[in-house]
Amino acid sequence: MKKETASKKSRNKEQSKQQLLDAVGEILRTKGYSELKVNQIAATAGLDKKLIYNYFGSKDNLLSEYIHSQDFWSNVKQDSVPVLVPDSGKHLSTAMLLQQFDFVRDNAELQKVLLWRLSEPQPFLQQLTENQEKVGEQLFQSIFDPHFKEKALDYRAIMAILVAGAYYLNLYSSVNGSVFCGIDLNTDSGRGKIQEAFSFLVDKTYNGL
Amino acid sequence: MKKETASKKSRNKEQSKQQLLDAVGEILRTKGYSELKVNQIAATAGLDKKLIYNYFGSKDNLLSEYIHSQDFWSNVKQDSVPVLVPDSGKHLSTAMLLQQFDFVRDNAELQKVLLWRLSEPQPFLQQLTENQEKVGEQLFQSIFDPHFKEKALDYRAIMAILVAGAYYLNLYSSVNGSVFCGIDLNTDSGRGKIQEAFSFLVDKTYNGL
DNA sequence: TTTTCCTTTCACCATTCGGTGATTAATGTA
DNA sequence: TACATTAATCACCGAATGGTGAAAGGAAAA
Repeated sequence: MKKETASKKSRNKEQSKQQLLDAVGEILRTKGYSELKVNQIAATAGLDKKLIYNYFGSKDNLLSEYIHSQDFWSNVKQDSVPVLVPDSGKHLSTAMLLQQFDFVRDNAELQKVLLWRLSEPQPFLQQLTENQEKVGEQLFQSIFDPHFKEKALDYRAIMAILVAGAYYLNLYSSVNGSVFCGIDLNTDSGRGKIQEAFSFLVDKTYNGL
Repeated sequence: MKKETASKKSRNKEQSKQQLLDAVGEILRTKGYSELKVNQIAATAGLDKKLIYNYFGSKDNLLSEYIHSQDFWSNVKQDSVPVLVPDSGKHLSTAMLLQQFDFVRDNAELQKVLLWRLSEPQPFLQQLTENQEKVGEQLFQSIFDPHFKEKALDYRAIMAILVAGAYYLNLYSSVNGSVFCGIDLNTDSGRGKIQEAFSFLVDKTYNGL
């Protein structure tokens, strides 16, 4: 009974900070940003709320630190930098859209962050947005802009619509009745139709733009 | 001083009910659904919050009654029932998308409702959704399904993406930094590019599906 | 053992939340 | 004028909100 059973009282500042950060993630994932309240966070972490102020200064600082500690668009960055892009990015565009479409569906936390970002203009969320834009800008400039040349902006506009559509459909289907334009987004066949539509639209864009 | 200066104490049940309903609309429009609190509503209406319970029974009933009193998709219903559709709805599809795109931008209240619908599964919002689906279903069955035949579901999937994209882009630009995929959604040229993209995608859909 | 330092907890604050019983006050009627 | 009806207000409740000062408690150094 000396140093084991450390689960009772840890008395470890760094660990407690991490517990608070983890609590933010858990609440965000399971309840959404509106439930990110000091009492809730402290209770979820199993610690006193005073520690939030001791270690982070304020609730906002804690939330900010949490957001910065996460990498929400990891799926885009990783395998989206193929050295060779033989078809000028057509296959890559489709793959990225479809991957994003499924990634958002499977990532409850990302869904809540997307919703949060639409709901209140938090400064640290804006930073997140700017970061995402920066990653995207790199992709456009290195791969797509060179191919579409003077039509580069038109391609960007199309991708904006498609990405936005992928986001919205996932947010919609996880709260509402899941049927949108007569397509049931919670069934495999429904999502399959959406995926085919993405493929079709990218295909026509590369052919006709 | 008999019946004039009725602004002080109206003592009119129906008028007070309407004031409370109007207050819901004003708060929703200016602050969003998260600020729809009993005290706020009563203060905005200039009345006592007890009246909410006297006249509507509960806050939820008041909100429900307000939602049902509004016609959020009036723009879709009205001029979207042309008796003759010469080009099988191609022009109509584009026009509806572009009109919806601008309508959402100019309608702060609709934006807040869309956001609300993505945020919490309120029963009266679900009814709203079902109603919207019903209106859309009519359009699809009477105009688009007959033209696309066995490809009807594919057309629906495409329209789902495009409508969802229009929604999301507007929600995004009214809170965030307004730049999405490098397109500034708060400038005329940026929105113009998006509109061209909608036109292009519908065009290619009618040609290639 | 005693002292010191630091993590953690407890008790408390003012404010706001949704909700209600009792009361006031204005109106029409007898 | 007196009364009954009812619209509207007031005062209050328990719970939850964000936030803080003081004290407790454990560990390691003195």
